[in-house]
Amino acid sequence: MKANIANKEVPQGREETDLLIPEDFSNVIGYHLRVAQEASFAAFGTLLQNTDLKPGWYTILTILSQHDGLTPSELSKVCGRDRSTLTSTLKKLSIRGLIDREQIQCDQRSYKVRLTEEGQRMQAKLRAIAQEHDRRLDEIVGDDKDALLAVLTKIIAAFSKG
Amino acid sequence: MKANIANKEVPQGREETDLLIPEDFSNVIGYHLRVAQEASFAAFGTLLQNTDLKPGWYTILTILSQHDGLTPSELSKVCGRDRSTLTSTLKKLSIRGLIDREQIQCDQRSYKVRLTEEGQRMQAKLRAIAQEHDRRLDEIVGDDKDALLAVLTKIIAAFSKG
DNA sequence: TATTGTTATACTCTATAACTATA
DNA sequence: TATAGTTATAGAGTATAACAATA
Repeated sequence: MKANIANKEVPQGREETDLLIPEDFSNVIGYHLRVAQEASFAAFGTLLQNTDLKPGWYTILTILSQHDGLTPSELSKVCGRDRSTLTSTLKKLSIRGLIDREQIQCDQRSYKVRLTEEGQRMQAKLRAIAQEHDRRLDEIVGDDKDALLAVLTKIIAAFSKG
Repeated sequence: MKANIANKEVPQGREETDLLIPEDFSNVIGYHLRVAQEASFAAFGTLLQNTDLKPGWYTILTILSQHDGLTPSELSKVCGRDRSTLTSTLKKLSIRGLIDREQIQCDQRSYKVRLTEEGQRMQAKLRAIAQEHDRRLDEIVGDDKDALLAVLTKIIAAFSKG
């Protein structure tokens, strides 16, 4: 079992096995995409092991660092997730002192979400870790990076339309 | 809500929103990888909507179609998952008549898993659907397919070693 | 009536640990 | 003791539906 200093949670991911791509999937883009993504995500989680930060926080903190004062609904749209999926994460972030919730005057139903100073520090820390991770990916991918991003963007665009 | 003829389960995935890659992630391979994979997987799930088949079954049925008589433990290694994660799926596949479990003579603890004829038919059906999906991916990716597969394979190899 | 945030609930996929039967 | 399969439990991540407050 992997140790974790900060709390009992441990990044879950693909076990390191030998295998990789069963021959029958050797030509299948979707399968490679899935396995590569899992491997990459698990590696990112490993880099976070000695922190009390969660991989899922990174997206939210980063979006907030660039779009100050979004409401939860707006944030959920940017994330591409349902509103309801953010509630518990926002609560945790608030408890950890990483975000503030500021009541909106003109609409009592909603509020603006902002990074606290601590939140900004944590975002920077996560960004540094993510950059370390992406430096590794860049190294692996090498000169093909631009081409890879272009292809992945095409895939995203094609499927997000229908 | 999406309708589903066969049962109450419905593929869950990314909602179709406008957004896609927040600018702050525009240069981040890992983020693209994740979003592209989710989009692709959700689309595959959509193709299965009118069947009673599950996306997760495809890998198992396909591996079995090429490696007849694996034990659950062997199968889990090929899948790269823990043994325990296969139990319930194998039970469902057995109930649906897609696999047989044949007792091993020399080791009473274990058994060999084999596709039934129905299982072979279903595997073929899933394969056809997967091919339809991958044809779409091929179309999107175009000439870059070989390069994409090569890069993804490099990523997988790099992270699976350590 | 419609929207916002929240809650309740559920489902997928995965993991670890403990149990059982056997080796 | 060690291993194979199973069960129990847990957690992340996501979704839908319904609710209360407000618009």
